[in-house]
Amino acid sequence: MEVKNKLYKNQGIHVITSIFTVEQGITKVLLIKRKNQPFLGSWVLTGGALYNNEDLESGALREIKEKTGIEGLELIASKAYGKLDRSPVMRMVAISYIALIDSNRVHILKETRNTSDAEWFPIDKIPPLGFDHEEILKDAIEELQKQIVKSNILKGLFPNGITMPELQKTYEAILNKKFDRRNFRKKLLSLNLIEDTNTTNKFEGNKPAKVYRFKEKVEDKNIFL
Amino acid sequence: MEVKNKLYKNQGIHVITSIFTVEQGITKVLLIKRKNQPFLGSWVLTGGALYNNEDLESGALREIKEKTGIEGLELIASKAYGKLDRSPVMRMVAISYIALIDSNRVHILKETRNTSDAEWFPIDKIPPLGFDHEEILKDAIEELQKQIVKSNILKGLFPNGITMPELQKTYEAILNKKFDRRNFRKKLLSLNLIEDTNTTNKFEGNKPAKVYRFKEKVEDKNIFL
DNA sequence: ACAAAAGTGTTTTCGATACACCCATGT
DNA sequence: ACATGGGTGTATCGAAAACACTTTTGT
Repeated sequence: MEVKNKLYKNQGIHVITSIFTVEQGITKVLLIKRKNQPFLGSWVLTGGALYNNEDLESGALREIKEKTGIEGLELIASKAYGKLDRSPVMRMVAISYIALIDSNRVHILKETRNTSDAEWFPIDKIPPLGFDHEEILKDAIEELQKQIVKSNILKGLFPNGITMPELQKTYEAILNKKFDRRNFRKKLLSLNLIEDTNTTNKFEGNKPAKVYRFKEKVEDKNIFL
Repeated sequence: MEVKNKLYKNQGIHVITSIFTVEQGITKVLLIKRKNQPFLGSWVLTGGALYNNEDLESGALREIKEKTGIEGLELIASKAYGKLDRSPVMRMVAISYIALIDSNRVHILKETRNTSDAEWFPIDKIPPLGFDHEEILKDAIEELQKQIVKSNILKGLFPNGITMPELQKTYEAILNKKFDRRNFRKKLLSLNLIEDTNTTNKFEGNKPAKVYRFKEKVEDKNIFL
């Protein structure tokens, strides 16, 4: 079935992912540099146009793989963006996702068919971004802060387990806030996001720390009233 | 600029709104009956295809006006839906919204160019819906339950103010839960969603009730840690 | 034995819950 | 005066916040 009505013609969908990492207490996001018009030479979030033969998440994952080399991310839905002028090429509506990964465990492609560079930027030192990606990233950071206290999204950062002190540093980096060690432990265990693995991990010349891991499935409890 | 690549061709965007009301303690959603293919004769949520000359919310509002006659709703974004087969006509991605209105204050068009009926259905007595609207409605109900405790979304239901007892009935209907009168008042005042108007309202032969109103702007506080 | 970092328990405080009485109105 | 429904205050409980000492390891 062909659509002739001009009112509907030439619409498209962007699938855009804000890929975050945390390195030494700094929250960073992966940006790529565009090699083509529009916004040639601009930094942007990872993403692109959805194909007709893939659903939203598949499209987002394909774009991530094509433009950064990263595979197998778990995505969390964020928002939709539909301003008329958000793309100068044609009418594009964007669907935004967020993801987390340990930057040390992946090799990022510096150049691809459509990108000329890729780099992790601290979220308080973001360069000007193309399209409406600054707005999308701002919302994504807020969503990330909400998600880490109610989902296992951080699992992507710590596939091999995590100790409480490391976990606390990560939360402090993302929420930009300091916590009491003892209360943090109690709170996090009460959230039911992690479980004990009965193993320990030793760093330097210190007491070994218990290793926890994020659960595969987390039920989201309704807090109110 | 014309897009020739088949991978992107003939995509479109649905903007779909779950319009809720609460009548005598029953939460209801407005459904319309389709007059055209596909899903001719099926009940569906209010919505349709986005035009190229309107942004997402404008499109959702236009569809609402065209198919129900309702104007001036305030929309809250919900989710995006992108399964490949969600529309049998062409590749459509849906953006979903929720809204609330007092069903007694609007006249619903029973028939329009594209609809042959319109009716308020209690949310526990929903007929089979066309497209993927059952899934969208299910998510919308969950989103509604989250929103009424953190936004002024209920303002749409009570443009002229609201008393505590009425408000409590409304919350009980939407959350499907009973509350203690005194605690409910305290809790709701602590949420900072409503403010006193220093007027009272009398119903039948009873003590007049204070009238509150929903604030225009509500700041969303980050609960955690 | 000492330094460095991890683990644990108790007290205090504040918000949530449970609960009972008084007040304003119309008949 | 009474019936109906609305308004308010207090005691109790549980979760969150504040806070200090002990344990393990390497040197």
